[in-house]
Amino acid sequence: MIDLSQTASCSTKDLRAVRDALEVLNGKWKLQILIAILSGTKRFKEIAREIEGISDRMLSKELKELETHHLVVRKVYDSFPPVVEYSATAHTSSLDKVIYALKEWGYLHREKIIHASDV
Amino acid sequence: MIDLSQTASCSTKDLRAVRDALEVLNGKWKLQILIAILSGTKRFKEIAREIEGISDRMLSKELKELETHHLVVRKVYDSFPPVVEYSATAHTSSLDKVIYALKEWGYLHREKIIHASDV
DNA sequence: CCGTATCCTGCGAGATACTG
DNA sequence: CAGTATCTCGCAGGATACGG
Repeated sequence: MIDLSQTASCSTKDLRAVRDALEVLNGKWKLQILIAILSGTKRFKEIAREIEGISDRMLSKELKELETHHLVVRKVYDSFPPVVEYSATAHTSSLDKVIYALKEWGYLHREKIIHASDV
Repeated sequence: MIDLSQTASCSTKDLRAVRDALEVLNGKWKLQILIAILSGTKRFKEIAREIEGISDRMLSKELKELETHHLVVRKVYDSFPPVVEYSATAHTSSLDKVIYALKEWGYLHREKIIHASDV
């Protein structure tokens, strides 16, 4: 059974919550980075390779922002060559449902587009 | 019971789906507009009033984009003063889960921040 | 009421080159 | 490997004014 309380009906306060969420997850890359990290601790280059099109500069910048929001944990191993690992937090994990929903909707949307252009 | 298949684990194809979704919902206002409309058919000014800080220019622009993606339906009543109504589509409604998840996470995040600054 | 037309600004983001 | 440093540009998005 589906929990029918899962509606999008939003009070003003709810809207604020959504706004807050969007503010933290804004931009083209943040969610993609979080998805990569949620599947396990990863190194810088591993993340970069997983996300098509992202530049080192952007990845570095976004990771830093996410870190200040406590959405990723950065761990440096003092070795040569340098090793840095990024991992998720409990707080990140709670994004599961957002990502899942977004993924499902993405597929739906894709289908819709295909049908629409299916003249 | 919760469906445990709702994990964020994403294949490359899944990542594409998320990217597609983000592309359509990008920007500061789209989701907020959709939330407003999902709660019922609304007129231009009604939406504007509900979304704090949005300008007429932005609302107009975003609504147009959403319309081309078939996420809102625009209906014009030829009267004076003019009346224009915007409503959701079935496709928009399927965003329910995304919005709900985002809302829930927004609240969680807010709490987290409050605790963090609670020195 | 329901927008459009301009003008303007900052920042998101790519390209490239370089360091420890 | 894991980044930083510049430079550059487009465009998201704000302010203001006007039109049917």
